[in-house]
Amino acid sequence: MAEEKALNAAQMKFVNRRKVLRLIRRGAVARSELAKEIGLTRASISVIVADLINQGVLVETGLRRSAGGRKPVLLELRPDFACALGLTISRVGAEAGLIDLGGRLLFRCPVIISRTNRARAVLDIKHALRSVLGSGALEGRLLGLGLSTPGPVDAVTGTILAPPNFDLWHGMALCEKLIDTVGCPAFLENNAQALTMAEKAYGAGREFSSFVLLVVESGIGAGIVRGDERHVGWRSAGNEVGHTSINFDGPRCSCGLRGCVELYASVPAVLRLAQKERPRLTSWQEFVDLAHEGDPVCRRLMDDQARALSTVLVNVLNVFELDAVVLTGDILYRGDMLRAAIGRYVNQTAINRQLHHVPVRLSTLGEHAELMAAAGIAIERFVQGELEPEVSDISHQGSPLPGRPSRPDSVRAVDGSGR
Amino acid sequence: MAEEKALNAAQMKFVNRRKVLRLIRRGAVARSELAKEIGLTRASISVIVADLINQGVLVETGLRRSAGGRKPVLLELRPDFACALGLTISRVGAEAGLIDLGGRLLFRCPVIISRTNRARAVLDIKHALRSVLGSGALEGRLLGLGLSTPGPVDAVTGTILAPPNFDLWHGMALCEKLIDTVGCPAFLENNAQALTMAEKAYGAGREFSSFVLLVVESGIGAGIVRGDERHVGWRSAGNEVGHTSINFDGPRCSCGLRGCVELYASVPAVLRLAQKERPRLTSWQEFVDLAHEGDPVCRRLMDDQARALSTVLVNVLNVFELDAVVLTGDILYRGDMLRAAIGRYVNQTAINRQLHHVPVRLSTLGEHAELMAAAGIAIERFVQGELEPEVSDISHQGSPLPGRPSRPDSVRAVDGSGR
DNA sequence: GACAAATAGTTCATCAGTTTGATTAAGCGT
DNA sequence: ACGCTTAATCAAACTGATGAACTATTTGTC
Repeated sequence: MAEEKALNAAQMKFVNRRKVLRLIRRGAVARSELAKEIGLTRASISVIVADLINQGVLVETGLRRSAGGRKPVLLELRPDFACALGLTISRVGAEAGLIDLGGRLLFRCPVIISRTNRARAVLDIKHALRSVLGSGALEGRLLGLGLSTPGPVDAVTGTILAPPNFDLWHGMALCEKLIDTVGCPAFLENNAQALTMAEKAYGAGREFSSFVLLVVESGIGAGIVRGDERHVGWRSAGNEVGHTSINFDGPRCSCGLRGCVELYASVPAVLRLAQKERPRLTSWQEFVDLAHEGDPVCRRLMDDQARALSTVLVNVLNVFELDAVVLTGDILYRGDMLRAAIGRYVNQTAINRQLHHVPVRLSTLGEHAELMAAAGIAIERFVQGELEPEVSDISHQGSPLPGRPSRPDSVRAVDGSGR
Repeated sequence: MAEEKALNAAQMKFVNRRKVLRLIRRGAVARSELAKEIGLTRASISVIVADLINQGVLVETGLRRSAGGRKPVLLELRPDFACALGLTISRVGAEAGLIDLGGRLLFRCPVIISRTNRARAVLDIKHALRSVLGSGALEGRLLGLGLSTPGPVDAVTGTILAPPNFDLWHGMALCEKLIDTVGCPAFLENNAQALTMAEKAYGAGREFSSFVLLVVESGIGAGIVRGDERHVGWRSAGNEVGHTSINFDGPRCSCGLRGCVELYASVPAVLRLAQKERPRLTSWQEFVDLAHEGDPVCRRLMDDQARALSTVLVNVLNVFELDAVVLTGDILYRGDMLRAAIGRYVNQTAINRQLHHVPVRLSTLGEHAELMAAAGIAIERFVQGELEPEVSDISHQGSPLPGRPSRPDSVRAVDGSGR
């Protein structure tokens, strides 16, 4: 059980390099600021940064105003250094696209996938991916393909497990199937997890170093960021927060528990309750609109939903202590009412009051959140240093040494630092 | 903001040294095994180990059988290298004592503490601690004083916050008050957290690299170990699992939530329910005895309790994914019945079934668990490298060097069993 | 406008800790 | 006794961070 890996000089560099990359991704920073924040000397930072600039990952983008003294040189990721493919599959459709290193959407297209034939569905996906690759939108290196699907997945093997109402895909080793098509590494994560990291990198989670994201739609998913790091559940799958019980005497859930939140607060659950009293209702939008118009039944039901969700959130906050809550999913539609209610409930418990006020925010990723999140998986891997930072858009150069990718010494010789 | 600390050579050594120490604490190991497990070369391990042996922390205690080749030399912590003071305060009493580096109890005494006068109570504690120090049971260095109390504490500042029914101590900066008396660093943690680490080091948690400990007594506390590391909640306080809601429509709890587990499954809660139908009952022991005799009411109530506790456990397991559950607290009395029930419920949910069977165990620390856990806090700090490994100024000045006269068996029997 | 004070970034010798590879030590099986 | 294997150690090489000196640039002051 070798906990984490041990440390040697190489890992040391790796870790420090990653720290630099992650900090810079949060926004333009100068070397001296990096040094202060990370705790290395300016000298060391200079070396690391020089390396990254040589690789083309970073650029100097300007100067910061100074209060007496040389102006700091701002460093940023070079958006066109690389891009990442993304594909998100939901129960109602799919979308493919491309984002650059800065998280900007370069290209997107809806994908129509067979709902009945597995082999066919995979072909549909391959076709879509190829058309994205052929779109000419590619910039720089292709870092990888990020896949997001609902429900539990095994992120380690890239396999979809058994999300309810997603039978066509059960047990499919999706990554494996697509690697040849795209010619780059592929990563699968459940959509809640992917959204969490996207929110952290580009959205409402940017300003918090810890938060929990709640995805409320036909199910309820969640992701947790703590100390600027993701909290990983089983096999890097999402945290099955949707199956947190909030009523141990409640109705049986398919998962074996009783009274899971999903039974009370998912969109279909609430809608079903509403339809008992307002039989004309057909959609979540209508429900929300009615609540805004002051309909007492819808208002009450939304408040109940907020209470149920808050219960789960407080349970999570009790165990972790996080700075914020971010909400996303179908509930974003005129979501401020629900948001406010959850904010009230969450901040009502003594334990949270003792801590601090926990802000509750709505996602700010916008319309293509799921797609950005999917592609973002690959970007995330790169920033975390899990992707080899070097070379090889020219695939298959017959390197007989499968070990560490060797560094291009030619590049090093340029600045004369070779000793 | 600065996530963890950055790395340089010193930190590298620190981290690796800690890894070595922690592994050795789990049981006798040889250098080569350490190298393999930790991922350093044998050479590096040799250097680190030589250092630790010089400091007197480690000893070579024997040889392991080999399958052809030189026999590995087993290394162990030297129990008499140091010891730690412990003081545990509960709502019903207090106890002070001393354990050595191996976790063995060297000395203990009950402490009678004023229940009405804060200043007086502190004096009582100081007196007790002095008497432990004067007992002559001390061996080697005094690493520190570990304090454990119920409920939420601020482990960073060493302050007791506001545990219910513990008013005398609210807001007391206990560590601060005792440092002068004991002349060594003092650490405060809530008892659930302390018990968790003790269980990990010496008890039922030894064989798991991740587990959740549930302390069920007048309240419900918990602690989580993951990847052989503690999971820390707020300000290093415990995780307020007792105030996990398992019924969002349940009765209001003092914490502001509704339907906290404590209201259903703590010892007084269950007892209260039982007394409604069995008015003669006065104690938990009687309740358990009745259940064992087959009393249907007590059986049902115990099953309900198991269900409530399992709900919380499953919620935790969903978010973390842990290898095991350990139970402790008042429920240890003939605890196997409750244990078995919890084991059934926990392993009944689909999500857990997909993962693996989650064993549910009872604490194996024995009668003086709380005291060992308290003192263990200081041992833990030492093993984690948070205590300077240098010589302290305390009485036992002299050689931290090898070859102390007070070591009876320089090399123990051949073929240390180990694992 | 010159100069001092301050801050940013670079250079290079040095240092600490790990690796590499050779060497010694010790045990098993035939 | 021999060959093979594994354990631990030693010395040299290597790596990446440090520290102090140095350059570059900007603000503020007289």
